[in-house]
Amino acid sequence: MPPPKLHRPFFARSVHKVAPDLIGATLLIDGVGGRIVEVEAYHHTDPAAHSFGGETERNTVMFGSPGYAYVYRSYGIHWCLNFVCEPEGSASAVLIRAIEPLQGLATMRRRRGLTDERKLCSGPGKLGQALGVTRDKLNGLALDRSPFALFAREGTPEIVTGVRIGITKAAELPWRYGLKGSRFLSKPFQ
DNA sequence: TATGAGATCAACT
DNA sequence: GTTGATCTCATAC
Repeated sequence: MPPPKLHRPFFARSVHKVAPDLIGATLLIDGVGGRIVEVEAYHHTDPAAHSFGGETERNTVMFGSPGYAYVYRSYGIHWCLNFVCEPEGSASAVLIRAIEPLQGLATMRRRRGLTDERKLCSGPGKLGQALGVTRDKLNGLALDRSPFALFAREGTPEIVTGVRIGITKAAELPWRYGLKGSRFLSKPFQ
């Protein structure tokens, strides 16, 4: 029996509960993807969050309903994928940072121009490229409908936490979550 | 292994 | 005009 799909109410909880619960879940976009092994939580009271300074054109999806995709451009180059959490208007989200590639390997290798499985999706920008994430295509779309497919994890994985990566504000908050021992993380946990 | 620069753009000051 | 939830490649140790 296949694992149950994750529906939108799954995301209508605190971002700090949703983020660790996503570790081990399976994410596919148009049938391409794998197992989530690393995420980070961003809360609206958190100076590092895009929603911290209030609603803008870029972050408007974060201020909408939970269970939708928020996509932003990072450093002018990369597309990064977030899942909006908590009750509507709270403007919190989980950044998907790394997955273990499982389905659509050939597609991901072609998009990335690489064959090394460990480097296909081991970082938010890489993952975006491998899964074909763009703002035009995915920003504001529901996570329980095509082209997204999300499946609950089986069993309870061992989860490690640490400080978030690549930020300068609120850098000390331990809001990075990972699958213990995974070879597909963007960086090892201490 | 470690550090540094370049790519490239939208939000914000 | 500056900054940033990044990545890759080059050069140095």
